[in-house]
Amino acid sequence: MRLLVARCEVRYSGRLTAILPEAVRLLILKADGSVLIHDDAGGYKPLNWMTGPTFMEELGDVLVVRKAKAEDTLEIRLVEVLSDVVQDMGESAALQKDGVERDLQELLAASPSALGEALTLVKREWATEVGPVDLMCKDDDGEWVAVEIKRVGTIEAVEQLTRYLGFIREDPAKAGCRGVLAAQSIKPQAVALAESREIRCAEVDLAVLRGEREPDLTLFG
Amino acid sequence: MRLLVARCEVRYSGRLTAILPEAVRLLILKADGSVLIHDDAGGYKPLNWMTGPTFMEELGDVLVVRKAKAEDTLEIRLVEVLSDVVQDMGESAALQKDGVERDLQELLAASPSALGEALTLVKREWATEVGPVDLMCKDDDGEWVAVEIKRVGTIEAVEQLTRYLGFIREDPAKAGCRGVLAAQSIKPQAVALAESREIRCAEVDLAVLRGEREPDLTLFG
DNA sequence: GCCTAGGTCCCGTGT
DNA sequence: ACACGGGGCCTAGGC
Repeated sequence: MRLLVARCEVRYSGRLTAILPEAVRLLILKADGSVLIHDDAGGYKPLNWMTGPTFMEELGDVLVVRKAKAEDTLEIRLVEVLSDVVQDMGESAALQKDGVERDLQELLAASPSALGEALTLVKREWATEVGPVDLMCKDDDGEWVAVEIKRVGTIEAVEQLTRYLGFIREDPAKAGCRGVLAAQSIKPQAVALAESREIRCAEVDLAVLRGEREPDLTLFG
Repeated sequence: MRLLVARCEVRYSGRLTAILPEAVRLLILKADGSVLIHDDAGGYKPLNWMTGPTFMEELGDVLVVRKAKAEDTLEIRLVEVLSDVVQDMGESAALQKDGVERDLQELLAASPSALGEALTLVKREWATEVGPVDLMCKDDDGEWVAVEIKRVGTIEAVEQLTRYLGFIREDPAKAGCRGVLAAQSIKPQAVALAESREIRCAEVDLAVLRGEREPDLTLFG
């Protein structure tokens, strides 16, 4: 990894055109070819960047970075280099995440009745014309139930499930299909919209699903 | 800006749980309190991070970073510090962009007939109760046409235009208002949903709109 | 290779 | 303060 602190001006041209006026920035040149230009403020995002793999040319005081198979170009005009160091970082190791939507979906697929009613899983990722339903289940009466799973339940999730239900119910055999929105937390506005569309909301807890904790006494809805 | 290169292990706990095993990383501590942990590969995104403002404590060899009003916590255990420098970056300047959705809207407002039918602009940003329609036009027959403009046309854009049309058509004078989705590219699922709602799709090209290139022989739909 | 959906999305804007 | 929408979104997974 090469770290440059330099007074520079940057121009990006590709999906859009952008100019970054001259100032002191941090330039990060990674082993995989990615280039990031960071400011001392502005948080998480680089001001300009190019993801690897890239081709790099040094034409005098101008660094030109190009993508392999696109017209994207990053031009860095170096006016004054304040620091320029190369660091060998050795081998790395990947980030391990837990608690994303995928984990929730796996746990609910294994025990769909955690949604607060007796359900049997029929299929995960059931395809419709407008996208896949997370879980398709059947209830005690043999009626279909479509489950949409989110980490956070928003109005948008209700809209999504509504779209799915519209297409699913076109099949006469599934005309009575119900909808359930499952999430670790559900926004009040989403609950209101779901109720108006007769979609049931179920807040689920990762620790409970894993049997690490007892379920709350009160369930949603 | 403080730049640390160090062998370290990082744990994030908050919206999810994540562990980053011990290895050499670049730590960026910005003036606004943001903390970024970057790898020598993996491109644009930091492996772990916290956006400012934050509170930071140094407990022995452990750096604990917390958000002001959330339970988010970042724990950085420093095993070996290879480099630790502070850089004064002085004043900065903002990025200037060109070619985003707003630019497309300006060009289409100037020549709405680029949408593939004879149209006359009545108003940009026509207000409805649920938000502004990008362009309100009239066609040859004097019928109203509401145009939603995106850089990329998705299902979400179709939903948005559908909401607008619902409110617009409540006015008897505009009960026959048609909808057009205009974008530089439109997703197949969005086309399917648009067709089911009798919304026309029009793919437009920035270069053509600017008169830099001839229009294609074939138009959408 | 393209396309779709998720993200600790981030980040501005408006209410 | 919180919801909404755009982003050069980025990035992983499916086909």
